[in-house]
Formats: sequence, C-alpha cells, structure tokens
Amino acid sequence: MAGKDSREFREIYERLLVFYGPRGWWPVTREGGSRPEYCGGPVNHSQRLEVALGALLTQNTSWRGAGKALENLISRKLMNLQSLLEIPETELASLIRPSGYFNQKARKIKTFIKFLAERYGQSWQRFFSEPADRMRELLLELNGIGPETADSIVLYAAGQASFVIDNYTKRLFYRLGHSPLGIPYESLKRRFEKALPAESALYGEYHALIVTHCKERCTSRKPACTGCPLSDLCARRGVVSGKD
DNA sequence: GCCCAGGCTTAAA
DNA sequence: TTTAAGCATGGG
Repeated sequence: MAGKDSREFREIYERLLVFYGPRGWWPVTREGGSRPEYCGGPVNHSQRLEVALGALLTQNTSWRGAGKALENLISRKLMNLQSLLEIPETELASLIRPSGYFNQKARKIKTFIKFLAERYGQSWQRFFSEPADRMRELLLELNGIGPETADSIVLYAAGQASFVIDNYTKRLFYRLGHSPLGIPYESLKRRFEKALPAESALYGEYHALIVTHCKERCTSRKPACTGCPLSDLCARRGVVSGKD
C-alpha cells in the first residue's frame, strides 16, 4: 500500500509542479516591505512569527483577509513578541478584523504569544528549534491550534518536515480516488508521510501545489477538468457535480 | 441572496 | 464518539 501511494503521490506531485511551477510558500513580508509575498518562506524570527500568526489568521478564511490583517500588524510595528504581549486583546481584535472571526483569533494569538513568553522567555526563538514531533504536541495543547494550524507552523514557520492536510487535500485525493470522503486528518497525513521522504521542502511545495490546484482548477463547484494535468489519473474526471 | 474561504472549540445527541 | 452550531469578514 505504501508502495502504491509512494508511486502515485509522487506522480501527482511531479505533474502539479510542472504545471504550476514552484509556489514560493509561505508568504512573508520582507524587511522594509509592507505586505506578505511569495518569495520562499521565512528567513528570520520575525518572519517565523509572522508565518505562525498567518496560520492562525487564515483558519477557514481566504488568504486575502489574513494577509490584510498581517499588514495591519506589521505597519504598526507589532510583529514582535513584546508588542504582541502588551497590546490589549480588544485592540488586537480590531486590527485583525479583515480576517474574520476576529475576536476568537485575537484570543488565539494571545494564547500562542503567552505560551512562547512563559515557556521560553527572552529566547522564545528556541521554540522553532524543538523537534518537529515535540513542537506539534506543544502546539496542539493550545486553545485555537488544531492539526492543520500546528502542521503549518511546524512546516512553514520552523521549516521542519510535517505534512499539512486541509480540506483541499481531502477533496482532491477523494476525487482522484485515493481516499474516502470523510477521511480523518491524521490518517491521510500518515499516508503522505509514509509515501514520501521526510523533506520539508518537498512537503511544503506539495501542500502549496495542492492549494493552488484546488483554488484555480479543482474547485468545489465546477472543477475545470478539461486540460487538468491530473485528469488521466482521476477517478472522477468529467464528472460534474454539486459538492465533491 | 447564496456559497465559499489555506479550522477549531464547545455542546448536544 | 459522531454531529451541529457558532465564530465573521469579504469576494465571486
């Protein structure tokens, strides 16, 4: 089974990479820049923090709104532990309004920031050097961080191999005929991690390509199957349907 | 107006 | 243990 997944998951990856090209995930704001751009992920700790907050802010929300919320924080020089620790939760909520669920998300950000400060103090950057499994475990204990957000932080903020699953991944691999409709998160994650070598660059690119493909082509309502780079591998090619 | 968007928590069945 | 409701803005 792992052998079959291994061949097929790699083939899907190669096809998507050729078709769309490298995605440059996760978007980060350059030093002196005003908004997040796709240029290859974080290279400093302020950017790692930005990626982690972005992962919280984009929960069940389009990236557009999350990006705008990040811009607001960055333009006010708040993308550092001390400022985020000091800002009142209500003020934080008003700044991240465009990302939706702003009250809940403000609380989640506060929870995460307090965790870093209380556990690591001044050397909070050490958090990103925790082993991937340990980091994931710590994140999952925090209110507001579930499996996808935890994996996004481990993979894109810390640069460690942990495969990210999301609804796009579930939908695409269901349509391709590789997994049942309501497959549990951990189950699909394990399949990817067994099928592929544990390389953060590979995991990061793969997830980014899946998101691109599902946003641009394999959409919820009317998938654009004509010209799809995966159509000859797909169990549901040409099947027009409402959902799924 | 309805549907969807790079989820998660809490409470009810 | 599975299912539903709630969270909320913004674009198509």
